Amino acid sequence: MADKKSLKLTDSELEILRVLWQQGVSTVRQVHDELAKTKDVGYTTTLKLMQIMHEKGLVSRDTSNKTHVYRPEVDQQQTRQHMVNKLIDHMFAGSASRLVMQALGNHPTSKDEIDAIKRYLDGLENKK
Amino acid sequence: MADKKSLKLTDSELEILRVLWQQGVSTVRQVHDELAKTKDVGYTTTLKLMQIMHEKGLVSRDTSNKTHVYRPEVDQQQTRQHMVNKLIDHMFAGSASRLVMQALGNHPTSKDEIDAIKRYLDGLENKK
DNA sequence: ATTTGACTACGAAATAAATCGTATATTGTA
DNA sequence: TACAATATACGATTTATTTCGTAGTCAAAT
Repeated sequence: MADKKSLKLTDSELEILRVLWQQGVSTVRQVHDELAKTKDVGYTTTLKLMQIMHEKGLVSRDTSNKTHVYRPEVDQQQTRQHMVNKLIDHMFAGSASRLVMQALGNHPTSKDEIDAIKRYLDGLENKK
Repeated sequence: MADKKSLKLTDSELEILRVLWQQGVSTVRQVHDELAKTKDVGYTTTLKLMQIMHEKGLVSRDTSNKTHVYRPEVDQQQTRQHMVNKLIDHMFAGSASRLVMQALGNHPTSKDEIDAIKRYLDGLENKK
């Protein structure tokens, strides 16, 4: 895995990574078509961003064919953890449980989801 | 409460708001001294940022004295919710419970905290 | 062989954010 | 009163990010 140094992702970079995480290895065209569904942006803009991301090492690419194929070099799971931790530290005074209550209190959550969390909590407690 | 329109806060703006939320109404000096504890930045930079935030309506100020006093005009609770929702939608496919598990999985959480969350969940379920 | 379409490279402009220097005003104090 | 300390205002620069046009390449279809 690449370094986890600063790991500062801009919004655009995150958008592109999300597509790569979801669709797996993709061409610029594939990423762009996906982004274009919800955003009005030119193809070369997406291309340029992905090239810059490549320079930064956020993605790697296979250039053996005319159409290059990009692969994310940032781990989704790690990024999730990083962002969650940042939010906890910055906005919830370091308390994970406060974040949890905030998340569940105002975000529509089904009974099934809540039950899943309970089971998860039981599992956590047993491990301790 | 002020509009919740776009509500895009930059990192610097958030930093300043956190100080204002924590310390309550403050002068530029007070905010700056707090920021300077962890960050190397000039006084006029903080001043300028707070002036810009005032233009944007993120803070209000009392200019009746030479030293102006700033008040946050963005609600902390709403900002928390906004950021949590954004994270859920962007990084956890809209599933609050996945965020919750991620948050609890890698953050040291005591048995008491876990129990508190469980009780909280019970309360939630009864309301539905 | 030419045209057409899709692709990459890349410079450069447009935006946005953060930083700071300098001018100037006000207040308290020696 | 004059000096020193502390404020605000604000232009200007720097740095980061996003956006896109244009040029040139390659491959497939006509």
